[in-house]
Amino acid sequence: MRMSEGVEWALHSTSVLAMLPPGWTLPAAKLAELHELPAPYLAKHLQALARAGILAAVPGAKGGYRLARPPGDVTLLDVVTAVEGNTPAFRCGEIRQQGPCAVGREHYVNRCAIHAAMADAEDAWRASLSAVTIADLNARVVPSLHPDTVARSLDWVRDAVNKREE
Amino acid sequence: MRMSEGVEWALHSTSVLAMLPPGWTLPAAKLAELHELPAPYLAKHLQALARAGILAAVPGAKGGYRLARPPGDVTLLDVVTAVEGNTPAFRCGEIRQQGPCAVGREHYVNRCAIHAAMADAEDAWRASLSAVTIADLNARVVPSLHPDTVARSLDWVRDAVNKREE
DNA sequence: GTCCCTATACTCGGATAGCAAGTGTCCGAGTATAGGCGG
DNA sequence: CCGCCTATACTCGGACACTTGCTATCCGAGTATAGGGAC
Repeated sequence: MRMSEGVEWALHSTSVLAMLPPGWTLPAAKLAELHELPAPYLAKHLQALARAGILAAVPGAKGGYRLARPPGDVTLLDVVTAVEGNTPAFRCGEIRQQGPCAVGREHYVNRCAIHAAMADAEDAWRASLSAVTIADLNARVVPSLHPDTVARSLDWVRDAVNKREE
Repeated sequence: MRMSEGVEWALHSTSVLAMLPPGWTLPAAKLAELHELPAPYLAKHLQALARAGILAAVPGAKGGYRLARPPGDVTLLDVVTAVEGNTPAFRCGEIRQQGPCAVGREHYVNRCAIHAAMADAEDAWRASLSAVTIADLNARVVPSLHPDTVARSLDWVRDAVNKREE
């Protein structure tokens, strides 16, 4: 079971965008440069986030991406689901209905117990991710960083960002 | 994020083996036949379960697989980990240490907040799977099945199993 | 009749091809900007 | 000097190759059994 690498990129990018003041946008290329990521591939994931209504894409010159909702209204689960899709990791093939001991399909009224247990586990996983918002995340991120990183980032963003009157 | 199909097969197979009386074994080919699964591929996963100490392989004629521990001592997490490996789904690439705003590696003493949140979610997932044993599972499975399936399975197993004096 | 030996058949175990999904990349459509021109 | 128009450059969006890991399979090593022979 392996999670797409794009999830990590999407979370970091969303976290950065959440720190921008309203009206500021950051192009995908700049976001990629900030973490030394392959720009076109990151763009693909940012598009997925925009489709999910997490980011808003501002087209044209001086455009870029910005958060579409307040950081407190975006959970980690929202971001993960936007990139990975909402299909569960464990997919029940109903193999209990196959083989020499199976009976007619209409007799399997109760849900498969294995399926149920695996679904419960994934629900716990989702609940844990839903409990943390991007705002919570940033509240933890900034104090944990070295002051030099914060200062450099402020300068860098001030240069890379595209401001626009709302 | 997609879980290996072998996890489902391993869980069903382990559940079936847990119902066998002590001293009875079931060959991999028979287990595959029971659920109409590709026998060689299922065998691969059963080997993984044996390597993890969940199943015990009895070699030679009239051999087969049996549970290595009491069903109450085998959790769903044990089975999933045996098949999928213990590497976490989310792997932190520490991309925060890359890019123009990064500082020396020695300054990143706090764990990455994103990494921590994702790890917490996976811990919740593991905790949910650890809370259910194969014994619990079977206690739920049997009453949920149609009586005909139970009867057929008893007959089928009685014919397919390899008994041996302990 | 009993014990031992041998050949057999069946079991698991690891090493080997095929395929799908994720990874990485590119070029085209659309838009706000900036400059130039006319009034 | 002000407003409008046009060309530009930059942005996002979807369609196209490539690589890694899962899927599926095979054949070889090892062992308990079952039968036959000798005592």
